[in-house]
Amino acid sequence: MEVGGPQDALDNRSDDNDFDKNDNSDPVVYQLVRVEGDGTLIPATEDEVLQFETFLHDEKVDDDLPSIDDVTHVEEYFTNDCIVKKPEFEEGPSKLDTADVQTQKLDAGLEEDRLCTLNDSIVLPSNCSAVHDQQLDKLNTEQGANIIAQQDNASTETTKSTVLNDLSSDKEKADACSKPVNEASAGQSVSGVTSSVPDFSILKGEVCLDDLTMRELQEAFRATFGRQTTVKDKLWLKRRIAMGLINSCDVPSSGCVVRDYKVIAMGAKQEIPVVEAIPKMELEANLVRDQVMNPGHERDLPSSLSYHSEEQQRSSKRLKRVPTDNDEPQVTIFAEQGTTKRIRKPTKRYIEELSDIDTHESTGRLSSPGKRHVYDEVLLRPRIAPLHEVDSLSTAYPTREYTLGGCSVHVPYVSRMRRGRPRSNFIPFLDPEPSVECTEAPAADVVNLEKEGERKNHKNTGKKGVHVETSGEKDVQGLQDKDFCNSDDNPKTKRDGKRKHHRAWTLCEVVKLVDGVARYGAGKWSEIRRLAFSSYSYRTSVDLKDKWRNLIRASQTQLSTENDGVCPRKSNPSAIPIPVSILLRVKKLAEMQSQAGDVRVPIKFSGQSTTVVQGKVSGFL
DNA sequence: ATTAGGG
DNA sequence: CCCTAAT
Repeated sequence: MEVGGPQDALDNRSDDNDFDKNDNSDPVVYQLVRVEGDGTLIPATEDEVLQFETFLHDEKVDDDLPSIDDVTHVEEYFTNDCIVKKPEFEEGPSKLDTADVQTQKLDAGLEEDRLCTLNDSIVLPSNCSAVHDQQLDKLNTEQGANIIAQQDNASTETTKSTVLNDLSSDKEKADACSKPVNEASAGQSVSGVTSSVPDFSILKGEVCLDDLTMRELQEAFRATFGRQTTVKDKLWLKRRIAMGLINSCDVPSSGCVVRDYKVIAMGAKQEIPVVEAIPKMELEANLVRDQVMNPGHERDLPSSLSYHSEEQQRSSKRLKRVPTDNDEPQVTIFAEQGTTKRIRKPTKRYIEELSDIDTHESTGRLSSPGKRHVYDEVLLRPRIAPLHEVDSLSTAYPTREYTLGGCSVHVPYVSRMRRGRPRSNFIPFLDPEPSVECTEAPAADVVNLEKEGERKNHKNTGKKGVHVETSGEKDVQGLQDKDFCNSDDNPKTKRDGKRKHHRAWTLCEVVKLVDGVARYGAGKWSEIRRLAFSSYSYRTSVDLKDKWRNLIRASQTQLSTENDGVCPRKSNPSAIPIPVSILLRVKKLAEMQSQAGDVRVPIKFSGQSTTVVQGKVSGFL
């Protein structure tokens, strides 16, 4: 529990994941609370508690550099049996490829011993594409099938998983010894491909705070904001520091550009022409909110410090535009290169939220995005501290009082605790459909023996009675169970306001998507959908687009995060980790596409002997 | 109808 | 995923 004054509390809230840890082992049971702007205390919701716990975990991991153990559990498996192979034209190594290789070499140098020791190697698709060795591919494919089978079992039977994993690892270790060699000799002198974690941040010429120790970070924090901090979350500290620096112009104003909250050294690598203009106010708004303005205090930490905030910040951004004295963009913008993003004027919804914000402002937090739409929409506003309301049944429920247009309402916390139902099984990891289906050309009609579970709406829907518990047969059906949805199944007639049943993306789908993008280009969603997703009636072009966007984010965050052993968000167990190899492809495609601005379209990565490592840290579907 | 973006 | 603006 943390009651370190409103300031800190607010900080923590807005950035979640950063509660201070109370290392005192007092047996007393503490309750996690949040301090609102007006000083009231509000018991944490389940979500928050979870986050807190998560934080504690992360912290542990954070204290030491990733141990060998982290790498030891790496598991390799193939995914290319889901990838369509076509003898299409190959692309010579692009700039990107070269760049990657270089970085990887760099990285390889650092991790060489580790990797060697483990015989752990990854073969990047792109490198293989240079020289398409069918033999090799076939071989890999076969192995892939094998491994996948094991993988499958592994995820199915939790009990045996350990054993199975070990087996597959061992098997791989053995293979890995020879395989890489082949690849290397066959491909073009790309020997450095053995790094599992290409350091893309270096690639972009960014310098990070990553090297600093916890102590140094805290010190830097103090120097920057003029106050002590007990936060031990490196990620958080780095973010703070970086932002502080950015805001106070403590960054070499000449050679740098602020992009997406990152400080990018202009000198290096200009392969990413797209620079998002970020209203400076946003940054300021953040800081103002944090009450940590102290412009004159920054010391010069390595001016090259930078920090990736990606996602986290996105949430709080663009919410308000505070008229500041110096409103002029201090950001270098280049909208040239035709890479200009389509700008759109604020949505109605957006506007509403804006006015909404004002209402919220006093609470000090701009609504934790994503979890209270309902509340926001109605202009509800958390107000009072916790209190216990005794209902007729003399049962005490913790409630929260909201003021709704004058009337105050007590809402039981429960309403907020509804988290996604714990997935009953993880099987959907692999695509249900036979690998045959995966081969692009939809094998005739793989009868959609799928039927929508439609077992969602537990509430607010008159859908009672028909609520046959499908879980039973589900378990039995095992693999088959995952994707059922009758193609005709249009669960909701849109107008019902019903939400489309959430379908987790399967690995196979992702692969198809990536492939599709590679082939037809990002943006050709309808095409990709027609040609590659004809069998998935429920994936709309918009879905594809969204997914792609997420993949890109993942590929950016993920890969960079992976280095500093800081697990971003505790992987929610129900999420499927995306193999790094795929993320790499995504990243490449993404860069490629933004770099060559639409001019280039079809690019094919063929013959990918996608040897993948499913490390502990990877993307999520 | 599609796409791009913001939520 | 949803929603809306832009094409």
